[in-house]
Amino acid sequence: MKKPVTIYDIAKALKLTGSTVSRALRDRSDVGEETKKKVLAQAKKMRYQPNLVAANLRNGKTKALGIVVPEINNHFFANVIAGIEHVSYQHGYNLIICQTNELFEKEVESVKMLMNHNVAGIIISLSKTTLNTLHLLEAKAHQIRVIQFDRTDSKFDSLRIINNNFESAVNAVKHLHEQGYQRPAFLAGPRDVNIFQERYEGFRKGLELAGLPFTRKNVAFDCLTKEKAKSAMVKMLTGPSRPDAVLASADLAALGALEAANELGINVPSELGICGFSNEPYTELTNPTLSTVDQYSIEMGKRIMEAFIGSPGRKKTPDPIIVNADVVVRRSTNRLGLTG
Amino acid sequence: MKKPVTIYDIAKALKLTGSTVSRALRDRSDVGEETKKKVLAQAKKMRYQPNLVAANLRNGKTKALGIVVPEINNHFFANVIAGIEHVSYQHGYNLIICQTNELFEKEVESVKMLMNHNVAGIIISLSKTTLNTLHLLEAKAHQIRVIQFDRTDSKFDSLRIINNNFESAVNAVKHLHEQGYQRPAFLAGPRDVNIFQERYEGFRKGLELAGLPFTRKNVAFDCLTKEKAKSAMVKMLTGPSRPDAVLASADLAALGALEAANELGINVPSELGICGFSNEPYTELTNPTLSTVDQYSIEMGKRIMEAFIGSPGRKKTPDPIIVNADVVVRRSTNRLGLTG
DNA sequence: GTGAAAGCGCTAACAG
DNA sequence: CTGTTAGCGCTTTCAC
Repeated sequence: MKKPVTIYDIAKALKLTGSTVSRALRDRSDVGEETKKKVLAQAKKMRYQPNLVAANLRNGKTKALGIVVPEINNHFFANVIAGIEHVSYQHGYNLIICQTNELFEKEVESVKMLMNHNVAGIIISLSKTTLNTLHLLEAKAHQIRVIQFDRTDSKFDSLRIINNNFESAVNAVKHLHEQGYQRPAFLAGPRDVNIFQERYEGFRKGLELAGLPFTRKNVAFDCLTKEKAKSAMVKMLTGPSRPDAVLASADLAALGALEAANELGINVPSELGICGFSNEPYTELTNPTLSTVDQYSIEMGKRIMEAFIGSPGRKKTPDPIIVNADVVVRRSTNRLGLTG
Repeated sequence: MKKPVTIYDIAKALKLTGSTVSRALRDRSDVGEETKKKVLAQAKKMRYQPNLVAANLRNGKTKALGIVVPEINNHFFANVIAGIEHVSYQHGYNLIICQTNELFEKEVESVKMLMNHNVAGIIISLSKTTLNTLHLLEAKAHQIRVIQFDRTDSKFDSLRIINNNFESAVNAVKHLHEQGYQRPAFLAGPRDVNIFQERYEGFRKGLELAGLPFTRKNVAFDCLTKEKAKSAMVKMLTGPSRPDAVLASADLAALGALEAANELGINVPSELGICGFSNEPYTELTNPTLSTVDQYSIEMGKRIMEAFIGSPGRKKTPDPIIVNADVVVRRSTNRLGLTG
């Protein structure tokens, strides 16, 4: 093994000194144009590769970002990470990625590990079992910037990037109304989970704004699986106050609704409009294709990085950055036959 | 900002020296039990966090692994990464993740960057546009171990972990045969892509082993989208040598086949068995659910790490490690009503 | 514009 | 068992 060439090897070859080479390589102004050129040429010739670890130690900071998510192999998180990567790459940041598997303990350890690596920042979506944010506090004490996204804790002072679940549910109802649906039902999630509560409230607000009636019977809670959604829909569709549309809090539930309609011979979208939530890949594959609320996960990743890059010296808690989720109109709600 | 505590701070507090503290913290045998205890206690008290960057510089190696994949947000790769993470975490390795977006240039840059970070190893799945493996060669010259998976180049000498596409296609046909299907069709991928060619050959071998006839008309090439698959299947199903089953080279194609059957009023699985490839999430969501070949992507990730951990001093090119893909039997081929 | 020297925090000889 | 010393490769004063 030929051991790696350092700036001193370059210096020696050019009868210069390490500092000059270092300066030249980083294109600092206080170094001669001639020298600069020579150094660059020599570096290339010797196939010099900078030792980032050494530079990092010296600088006390790395050009690395830690990412902590519950699951790497989750459609939403994977997309966010891809979005982050897209921007971070352009700025020369590397990503060190950790998954917590929803375990608080692992989350704490991951954050600690990232601190020990002197990452420049930690981008985190809290795990379900997270009890407190002391680990984030400690990271901050070590001058590591923290950014929360999606599953955030507003009590911890940091940049936050989130979807507007409430607003997008409102918009989804608006969309249904525009398509002429008059009695939307709602397939809700568990009441004690933030985002699902917000979607539910958005649904009700949407009805209110559209001047549509709210029917308690046409709301099913804790209804996020295909099976639960299907049976809930069958009940509603054969009940006294039959809905002509449904907004589901998750795409899986929308799929259940679609199956219910198929089983009952109810035409989608003419007799029943169906709108899901999340824009899972399979929503494009159903027949008819499912309208759904897209969370712009890749976009969210990009926004996270932009916020990171653009906020080195902020002072006070900013408002959370909202990434607008919005309805992707596909056939399952496109009763008027619009394109788009 | 209180600046981070170092081993010297601990040493000073205990009237010891840095080296002793260093040894104690790493639980080396050549240090007094008493001292060890005191050091640990003091470290905890002072909330000491090791500076991994410094350790890494000193050791010339980091406890980090580079992962390079075409797309992070791809079901298969995300799963492999999750599998890798599962094992690597237990061994104290961090993952630095890069995505190439199928660009050779970015792949090269990513590998270079990982080298500059002194990663212990690089785990890579080649991008479609990769022209050569000089970048991997260079990494190896720098004593960085390289492991290829999925999309590998056998001409580059390294550990390789791959699925057995041929074998699993053989098995899929065997499964169809066991379910009593007699004339399986095949929805193939592009002929010039390795894995699809292997699946095709596996299909033919499977027919041969089962003593089933091969019908040229019942093979459609370059047929990986839902639409292409659908129309190809319609043609076959209304043609002279109507198949009673189909093996698709991708789940999307299987989905197209399912739609074709639905449209023609052909019952699945009794009149037509359908088996896909990849076990995409949506294959569990169709009606009937789709049998498919699972690539055990998470398992593959784990195997990759195990191979990495277990092969520090290997000498010669090993055979590629095969991760057995296998049929997940769901309703679309379960004609005999077996459970499982 | 360039060089000399110090040091980031840690670990590995080598002594004792 | 513990201390001394040196150095990983780079960057940053501070001189000249």
